[in-house]
Amino acid sequence: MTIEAKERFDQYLSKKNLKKTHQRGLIVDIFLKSAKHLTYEELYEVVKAKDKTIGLTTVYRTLKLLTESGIAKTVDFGDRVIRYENTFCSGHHDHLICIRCGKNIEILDENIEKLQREIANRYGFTLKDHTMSLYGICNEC
Amino acid sequence: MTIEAKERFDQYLSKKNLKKTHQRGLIVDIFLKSAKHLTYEELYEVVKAKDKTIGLTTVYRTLKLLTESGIAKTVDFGDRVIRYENTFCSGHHDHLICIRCGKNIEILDENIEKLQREIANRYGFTLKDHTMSLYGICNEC
DNA sequence: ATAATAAAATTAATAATTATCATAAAAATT
DNA sequence: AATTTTTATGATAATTATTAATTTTATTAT
Ligand SMILES: [Mn+2]
Ligand SMILES: [Mn+2]
Ligand SMILES: [Zn+2]
Ligand SMILES: [Zn+2]
Repeated sequence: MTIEAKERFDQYLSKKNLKKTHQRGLIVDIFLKSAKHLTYEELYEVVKAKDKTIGLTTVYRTLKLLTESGIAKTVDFGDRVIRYENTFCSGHHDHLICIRCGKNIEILDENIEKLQREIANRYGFTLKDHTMSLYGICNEC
Repeated sequence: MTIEAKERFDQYLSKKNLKKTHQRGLIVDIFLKSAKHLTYEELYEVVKAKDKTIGLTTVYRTLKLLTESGIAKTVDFGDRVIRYENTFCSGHHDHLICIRCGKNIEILDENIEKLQREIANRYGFTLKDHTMSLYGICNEC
């Protein structure tokens, strides 16, 4: 899965005539190995720890490439912080977030997914994408 | 409805020992009269047109008060732009957005709302809030 | 190996928001 | 009504996150 993602990235680079560099390789490897829902800052910290000569701009640029190539997807859990998630770990899903401890559960309900398409159709829309975040308090809090 | 909101704002001010000022009154009035899903910038433009001596900081501060008092609610339609909507115009709802023309329809489906609560419960969560945005292409586009 | 091309790092620029502070206005007190 | 106290305001400065510009360096093709 990580290998698949890496291949996809390499293919994207060649398709766009972009070069394969040490920096890009390192950043992608770290991203694919990391926890889900990573912020730019979290990623940059790890990258710097591995190679402190890498500039912050390169991390921004590579994160953009990851998003363009479909390997990463941005999510926002209502706190205005952009997080990046690896789309190769799991397919489409929504999120259930604890507003006390920040616990984050990935959910997927086919009934809801179907209803969403139905509602869109009812208004003459062709549904392309959606986001849904449920905020609550978990049983440990 | 606008009057009700204005009262709520005044009550909030007294409860918090905040003063009733010309600027706050003007900004709230304009906000309550405006279109839904207003950005800070759009609001500031209108405010400046009415009274060009009002500083940008005051608009930011008042928008914060509106949010704290529950009269305004921030929404993000996936473009990282913060918009403020008047909660007194309508109750809870979700959004259906055209990614071509930006058309925005407010939707509410009791079946989905029920399923959301059920899913949360299944994971031991007490649901407090949620956001759902459907992105698609409208029939005019 | 050389040349051509693109990427990197560094630095500067930009934009959005928030902090500081001196002045002004509102509310409370006399 | 004048005075005092409290809080708000507007101007400016500071901060933060992100992007742009530029010079140097690395990668790829010849
Ligand atoms: Mn996720
Ligand atoms: Mn709305
Ligand atoms: Zn929790
Ligand atoms: Zn449209």
